[in-house]
Amino acid sequence: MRSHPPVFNPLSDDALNKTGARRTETVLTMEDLAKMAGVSKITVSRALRDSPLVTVETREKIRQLAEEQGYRLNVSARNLRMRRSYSVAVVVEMTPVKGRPMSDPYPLELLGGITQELTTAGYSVVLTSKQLMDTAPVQGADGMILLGQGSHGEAVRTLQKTGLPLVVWGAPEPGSDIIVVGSDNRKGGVSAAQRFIEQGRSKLVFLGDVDHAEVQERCAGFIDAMNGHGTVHIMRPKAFTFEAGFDCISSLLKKKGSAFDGVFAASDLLAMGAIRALAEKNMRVPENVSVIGYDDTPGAASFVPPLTSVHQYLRDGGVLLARKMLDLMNGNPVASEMLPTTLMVRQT
Amino acid sequence: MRSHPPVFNPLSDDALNKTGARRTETVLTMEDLAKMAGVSKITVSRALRDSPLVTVETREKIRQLAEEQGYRLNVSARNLRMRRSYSVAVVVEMTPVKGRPMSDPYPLELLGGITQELTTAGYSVVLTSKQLMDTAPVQGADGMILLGQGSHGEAVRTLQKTGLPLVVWGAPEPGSDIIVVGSDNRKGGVSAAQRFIEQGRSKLVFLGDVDHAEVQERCAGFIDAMNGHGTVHIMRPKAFTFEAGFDCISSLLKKKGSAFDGVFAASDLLAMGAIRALAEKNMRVPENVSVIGYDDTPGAASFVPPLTSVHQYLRDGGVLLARKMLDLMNGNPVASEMLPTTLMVRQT
DNA sequence: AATCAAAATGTTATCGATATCATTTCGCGT
DNA sequence: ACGCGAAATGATATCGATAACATTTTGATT
Repeated sequence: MRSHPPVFNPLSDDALNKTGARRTETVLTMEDLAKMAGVSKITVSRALRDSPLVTVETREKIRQLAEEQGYRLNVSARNLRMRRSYSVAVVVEMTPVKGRPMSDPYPLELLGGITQELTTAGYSVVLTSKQLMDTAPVQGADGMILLGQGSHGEAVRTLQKTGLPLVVWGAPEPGSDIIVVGSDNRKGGVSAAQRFIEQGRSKLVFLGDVDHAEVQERCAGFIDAMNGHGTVHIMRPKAFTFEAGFDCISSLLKKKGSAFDGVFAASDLLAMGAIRALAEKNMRVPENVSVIGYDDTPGAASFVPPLTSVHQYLRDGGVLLARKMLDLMNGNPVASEMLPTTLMVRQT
Repeated sequence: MRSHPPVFNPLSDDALNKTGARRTETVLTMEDLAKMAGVSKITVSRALRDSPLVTVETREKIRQLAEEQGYRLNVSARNLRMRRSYSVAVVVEMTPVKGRPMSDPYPLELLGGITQELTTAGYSVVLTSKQLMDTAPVQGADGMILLGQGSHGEAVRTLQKTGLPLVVWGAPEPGSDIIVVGSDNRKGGVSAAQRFIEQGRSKLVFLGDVDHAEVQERCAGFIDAMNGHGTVHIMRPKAFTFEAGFDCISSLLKKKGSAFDGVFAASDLLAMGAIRALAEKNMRVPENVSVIGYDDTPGAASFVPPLTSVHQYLRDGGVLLARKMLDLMNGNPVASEMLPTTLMVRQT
């Protein structure tokens, strides 16, 4: 796909002005406030920015005036002067994708953390998708955050070339210099293994598509930690759904000689499907088989029986992504970072 | 909570300039392109906007030049001149809320539709939450879209006072002049009733918190359509979870003389919980009791058994929200609109 | 009271685009 | 070739804020 030449939407035209929505109410400017307060506009500017160059009294007076008058900063003017957009573009996949690697609400929680942190720091969060990245507002951003694309692949490569500060959510890639924030999937796998070891389980099944970097990590941590304590049989459903988990465990139960006493699934839905399959064969959870899920989605705790699952702190992840971005934009040194996970022990 | 006076983050200060991230590469302006092309900058401006005031050849020449040079429009400058921000703020609740009225992925799908439509129209989508609404970038938006707050309540009232174009996702309120886009919950209820009538079911249970306007509509449509064909017993769980559905139906089954042959739940999770409760009492679904859910969440189709559910076209809803917003901003007449729903008949 | 540095405030230029109005170029008929 | 209206292009002002530099005010010290 060749990149197309820049053509802007005909947002306006000096020949025939057809915009019907020009706001008629007079909008206050700093100039106006300045006249009212009997000072110059630069003093107003400084006062509203809480600059020490202005007396405390003057500052307070102008702040009050601004509030009374309902003054609102013209962000475009400031950004133009400051030569920055004070915005960060966040690339999210917002189309429902079958077999999405993580449970559905996860991007929203990340977004919540990102938005809170960036907005508080004076930046605006511009939402976009992979398909819309080459539009003007996105290209004008001061930085970019990628969610759900993985830390490699073309999307990242393309963006890296722009030279914009870039932070990615996902699993870190060994030789790469891209800043990545993610859950520590390896430790998540280890924590599941430890739980099984404590319970004396020794014939385990790992359920998940190890083609995904994050799942790969979970599996690796799990196997390493189980080493010497038991065997791990890997099953690779293509999707992350209830159905896939159900099918995998059902077929496994049909084969004779394939006894197991524990299942570690790469998503809660897989785990739920597995439990359902076990129930149909009259296997008891956790008496006969113990099951651990991943993500600790809202449904996990209220599942029957309540599902033991590896919890990720996604909102914190969002906050961390935002902090890294702020550091990058301020020229501070930044390194990739993985967040801890917690095994939420419930009844399975 | 009193509204606080406007104080802007100390983004800069003319006394001590501590920003470390000023981009050093020279950024091309229209002026630069103009010099290269041997024309004036206004011609460049017109050419890039595809104005008929410029010869087709000149337009093409400048477009190519701009592409070669990697020129990028300075959005702040344009917005300042045009006296508009060309951005729309979208208010979303991004914190996990127990008992959220709709299933989790729904805001993301809506966001996808909104983003696609607005970005294509040259607007940027600024993400925000209720708590962050009074920040500069949000207040500078040309319009606001509210998701998940309902069409009444203080949030809407506050926003309406600002005079900004406002569009809300939810259920319409009779006397209100707010533009609302939503699913036609009433018809969703009707479609569930029709299904039960076809199947000859006559003793129904409605499961859902009718305090929510949207659920109220579903229930009303359901009851009206059932009128003369059977009875409806309303149960009001406080949450929309699996657990709540499980508990409601369990307790109902314990009472004697409370036979029923159909359940219409206000969410898929409630429906799944209901099915689970029925299974525990050895009631067969759908032979003894037929169950219909709402939302048709990704998990519904892969549930065991596959869940019959009322599907909402959320992405389309997002697109529609965006279109209404564009119309409002262009001064075109706009009316509220409800989207159709479809009953996805599966095995329950 | 005079002096002078520090504090407070003001003046002017600037960011990069577009609207308005002015000017030049083009095409065509006579 | 000339003239004239239409088409194409250009010069200047402007949007609302902040930086850099200039000026005035303050107050402490002699």
